[in-house]
Amino acid sequence: MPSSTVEDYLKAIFQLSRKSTDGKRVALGAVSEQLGLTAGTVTTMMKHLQSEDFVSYEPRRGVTLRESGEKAALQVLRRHRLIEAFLVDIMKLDWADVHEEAEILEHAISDKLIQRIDEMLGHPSHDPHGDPIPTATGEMDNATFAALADVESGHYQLMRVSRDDSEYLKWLSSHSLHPGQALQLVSRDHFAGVITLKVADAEPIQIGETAAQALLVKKC
Amino acid sequence: MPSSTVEDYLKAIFQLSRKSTDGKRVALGAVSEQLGLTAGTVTTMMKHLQSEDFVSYEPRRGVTLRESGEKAALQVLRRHRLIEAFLVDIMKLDWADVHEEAEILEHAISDKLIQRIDEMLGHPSHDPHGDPIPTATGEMDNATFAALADVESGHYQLMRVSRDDSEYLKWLSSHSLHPGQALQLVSRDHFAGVITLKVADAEPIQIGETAAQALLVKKC
DNA sequence: ACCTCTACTTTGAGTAGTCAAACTAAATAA
DNA sequence: TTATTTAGTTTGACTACTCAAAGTAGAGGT
Repeated sequence: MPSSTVEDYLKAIFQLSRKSTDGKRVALGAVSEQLGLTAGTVTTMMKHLQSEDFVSYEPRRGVTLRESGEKAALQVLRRHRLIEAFLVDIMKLDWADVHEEAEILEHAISDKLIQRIDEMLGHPSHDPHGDPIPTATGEMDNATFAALADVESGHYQLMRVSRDDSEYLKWLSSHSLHPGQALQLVSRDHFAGVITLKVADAEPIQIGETAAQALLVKKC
Repeated sequence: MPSSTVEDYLKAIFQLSRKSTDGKRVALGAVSEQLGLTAGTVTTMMKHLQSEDFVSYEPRRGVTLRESGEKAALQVLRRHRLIEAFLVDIMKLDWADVHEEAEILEHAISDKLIQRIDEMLGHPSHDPHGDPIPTATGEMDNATFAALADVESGHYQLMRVSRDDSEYLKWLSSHSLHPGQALQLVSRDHFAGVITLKVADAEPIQIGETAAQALLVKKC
C-alpha cells in the first residue's frame, strides 16, 4: 500500500504522462511544478519510487510509470472522481468546492466505501468535470476532445472542463457551462483572442482564449 | 490545527479522563495502552502537547486536558460520531464496520462537509452506538448509564454500547441488541458470571459479565 | 530504613518526507 | 568551439513521529 504521499506522486506522473510529447516520459520539473515541491525533493522520491518498482527513472531524462505505478495511479483517480461525483450528486455540494475535498478524501476512503459509493451512483462513467472514471480493474475511457480555443464557429457540446480552480468553475456555473451543455461558437476574434458563444438561449458571452483552453468540446 | 496524530492523543486523553478516578487526570500508561504506543513515545508527546497548550502535564503524575485540548478532542469526537451515523443511516453500511472507517475519516473530512452531514441527518444527538454527539460549539450530553453487568433483574432499555470491536457488534446485531432496544434481565448467576436476558419476544439468551459490561442500560 | 517493583523518563537511533544551497550535465547560443 | 543557461542532482539539515533499551522516582512491602 503506497502512502498518500506516494499516491500523489503517482497520480501527478500519470496525468502529466498523458500530455507528454516524448512517449509517456515525464520531466521531473513538471512533477515538482505540479506538486509544489522542490526539484531535489522530487529527485529523491523518484529513486525511491524506482526502488519500489512504481516507476522507471533515468537520471536527467525523466520518469515513466511502470505497471504497478499506473495501476495505483488509476485507483487514486478512480477514488478521486467517484468522490467528486458523490459529493455533487448525493451530498449536494457545489461543483466548484468538490475538488479540494476529494484531494484529501481520496487517500482516506476504504475500498469498501468506494464500492458503496459506486453502487449508489449507479457506476457512473464520468465525474462532474466530465473526466472518465476508471473501473475497479483499471480500465479508463481515453476519448479526447478539442479545446474550444482551437475550434471554428459551429455547434458543440461541452464534454469536459480540464481545470480545477474554484473561481473559474463558479464562473462557468453562473453561465450554465456544465459538461453535457450544448453551446454555439458564434464568432472569434483571433487578434483580440476573444471568443463569442451562446449557451442555450441566453445572451451571448465573451470568453478569452486561456479560459477557452479548458473547455473541451465535441462538434454536433 | 493539530495534526491527526495529535488529534488521536487528545481524543484518547479525553475519553480516558471521563473514567478517571483522580479528577480528570490520566496516567500516561493508560494513553500508551489505548493508542498502542510505547511509554517513551507518549512521554515525549506529552511534553509537546504541553508546549502547544493542549494539556497540562506533571511528570510522573499524569496529564489533564487544558481548554484548547478539550475543545479539539470534542471536535474530533463530533466528527467521528457524525461520520458513524452517516455511514449507517445514509450509506447503509453495517454498524459493525463503521468504527474503523470513521477512525480514519475523522481526520480527513472538512468542516463544510461535516456540517452538510449534520444537516442531512437532521442534527442527530447520538451515534449508532448510542454515544452522544457534541455540538459544533462543543456541548455534549454527559448522561451516564449503568452497565448491564451491574444491575438486578427487571426491564431495561439499551442506551449505549461502549465497545468497538466488530465481532462483538455483529453478535449483538444478530440478537437485535441495538441502542433503543427494550430488554429484560431475567436472572443472573453471580457465581458463574452469566446473565440471562430476553430481547423482545425472542428466546432468552445467555451473556457473560464481560460482554454485559459494555451494554449500558436504563431502568424502565 | 531498606528493598523491590512498577510506572515513567531519558537517550540514541530510525523512517518518511521535506527544503536550501552547492554542484553538474547537457542543451543552446555565441 | 567555448560560454552560458537550464534542468536536474547531491549534500546536509530539519520536522514529526516512532521504538528499544537503559535509567530513575516513588509507592508499597518487609
